[in-house]
Amino acid sequence: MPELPEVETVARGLQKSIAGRRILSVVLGKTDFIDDPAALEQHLPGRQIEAVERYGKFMLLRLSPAALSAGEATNGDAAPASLLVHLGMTGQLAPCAAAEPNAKHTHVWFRLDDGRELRYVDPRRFGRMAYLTGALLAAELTNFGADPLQVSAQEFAQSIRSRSARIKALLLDQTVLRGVGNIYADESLWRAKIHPERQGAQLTKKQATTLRKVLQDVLQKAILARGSSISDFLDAEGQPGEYQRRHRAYGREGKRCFRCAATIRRVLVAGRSSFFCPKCQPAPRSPKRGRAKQKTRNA
DNA sequence: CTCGATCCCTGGACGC
DNA sequence: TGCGTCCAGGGATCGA
Repeated sequence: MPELPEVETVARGLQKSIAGRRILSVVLGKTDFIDDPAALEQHLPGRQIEAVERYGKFMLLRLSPAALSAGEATNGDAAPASLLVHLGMTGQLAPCAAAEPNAKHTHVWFRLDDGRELRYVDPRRFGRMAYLTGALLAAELTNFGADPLQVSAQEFAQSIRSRSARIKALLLDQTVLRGVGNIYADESLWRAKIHPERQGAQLTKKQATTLRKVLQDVLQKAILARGSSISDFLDAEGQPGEYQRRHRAYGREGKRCFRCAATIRRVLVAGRSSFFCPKCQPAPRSPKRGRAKQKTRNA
């Protein structure tokens, strides 16, 4: 499940392996995750991939301007353009030799000028792909919050402590911060000892400071480990990440907390599984909709 | 503003 | 072995 560290890993890998290559042609399979499939076929051939960048959980393949033949009317191809790619849950984007057999669920083939193919594989097709220029591209990228690795302490605290939504929902909200997903939200909340259902406005300044710090630390360490591979994440070299070995909360329901040995629990917050330690991360006094259900648990 | 519900989609885990 | 069921979840959208 690609979140910021996984997307950063893929983007860095692609920057190394395909930046500077020219796209010769595009072959499409299933296209229901592509904004305008015909636009890819029309505008990508002949374009050079100048750079691969990450924006939140998106990747931007920056494209060279299209060459205009003499007397040809400009149709927008001369404007700065990018291929926007979101990997969704199961997307993979990686170059390979053209002779390589196709993996199942390969939906897009970009033939490159060095004989390789950049292929997009996505079993569940929760990803997204779009060719965007100028104003449309800019419009797509507004409404996102700050990058969690860049956000200042003041901006982070302000955007969290001004909100009544639960902190887990806020961390997942891409208009608050761009790039955090379920894994790194839970991991950072565990490290900051903050319950996922605590309201943003209930966080003290110190807690906000701590949360930003551990979030950045977790993300940076995860990038160094080339991301987390839970089920199927592979980077641009087809290699899994290693950070799942360092998870302390995510996916650990029923196991012991690494800090206090209490049993890690799971609740749904904002429709997502949220793993936390009930002892290290004390529940808020009056969770938004949580009755203090004192269920007697059979030990 | 914030929430839950619903949908998209397939593979994998699990129970019988 | 095979089948049915449930679950995973990022994001869009709708209604409350």
